[in-house]
Amino acid sequence: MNHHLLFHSVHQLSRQIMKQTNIVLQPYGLYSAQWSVLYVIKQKGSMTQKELSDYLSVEAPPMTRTVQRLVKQGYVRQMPGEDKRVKFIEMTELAEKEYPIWEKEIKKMNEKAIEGFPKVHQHELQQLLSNWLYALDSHQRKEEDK
Amino acid sequence: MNHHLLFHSVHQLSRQIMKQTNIVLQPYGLYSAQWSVLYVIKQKGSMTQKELSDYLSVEAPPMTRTVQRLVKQGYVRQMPGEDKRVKFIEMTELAEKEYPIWEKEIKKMNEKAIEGFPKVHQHELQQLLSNWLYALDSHQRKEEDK
DNA sequence: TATAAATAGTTACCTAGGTAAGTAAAGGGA
DNA sequence: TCCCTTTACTTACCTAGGTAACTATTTATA
Repeated sequence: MNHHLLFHSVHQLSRQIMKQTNIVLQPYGLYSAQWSVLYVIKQKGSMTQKELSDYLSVEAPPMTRTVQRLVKQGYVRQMPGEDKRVKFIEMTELAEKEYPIWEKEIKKMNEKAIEGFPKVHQHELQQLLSNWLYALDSHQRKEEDK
Repeated sequence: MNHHLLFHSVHQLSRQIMKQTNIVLQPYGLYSAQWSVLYVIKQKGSMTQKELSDYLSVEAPPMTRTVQRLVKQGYVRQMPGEDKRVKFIEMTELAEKEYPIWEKEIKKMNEKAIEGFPKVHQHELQQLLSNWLYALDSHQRKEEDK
């Protein structure tokens, strides 16, 4: 098994997708990292930054940056919680209004990006990736416990 | 099909792998992007920067940076070609000597990263990723021709 | 042959994400 | 209760990779 090739394929695919996402979002002044935050809080509702970075598996510092830019653009609000350390992130009315447009564009791009790659294979791929990520995660947890 | 989840899985996997690669290379003062260049010229021999960036699907500017850092570390030389625009990148004796050590560490990490993920699935995954990348590529070529 | 177009590489500047170190609030134990 | 540890977030700085615009060659064309 050529691991280099496998890892390279994953990496390249990741970059290609992010590139396409950025192209589609550019007219709206958004970038892929911001979109991923907007997408999550749209689905899950208000969350703390910790919950967001855990959910998206991103470290705290990049999350701070992404949120701060969304705040500056008026798409998100940071609401202090009862625990004064935490900040709940919630969508503004402006973002709520624009969201359907963004979503439509992203959906269109997603379908283009996966055109010519059969649905059955998409499911297989998702399954394999999930399994690998799970194995990786378990392994890393074990390492940390040492 | 939830494309968000699929794309997110690919992206996360890519980041995890790069992270592990960087951890392993840190003692040698190398980073993943530099390793990918060293790996390629070790396999393929001397190449121009253009050939390198095409092969690794990376734009020219990041390749310039990566190569320049390798030059500064003394692992690579830029040899002018007959065509005075191009620069052939070749490994130095120092890198040639250190390479087996780096390779051993990377191999060990690769095997750890894929532990608990069966060989059969690795091959399936590689196949699916290649197919998808190919479909994506064909599609993008078509768009450019418009 | 003179000039325009294409090509290889670089520079400047942007986002994405990582670590290390710092701040402020919350919790836990002597 | 006081102090120490943990936790949420921030700041500063690093690499990775992208685009736009530039320089210097080479190639193609009028």
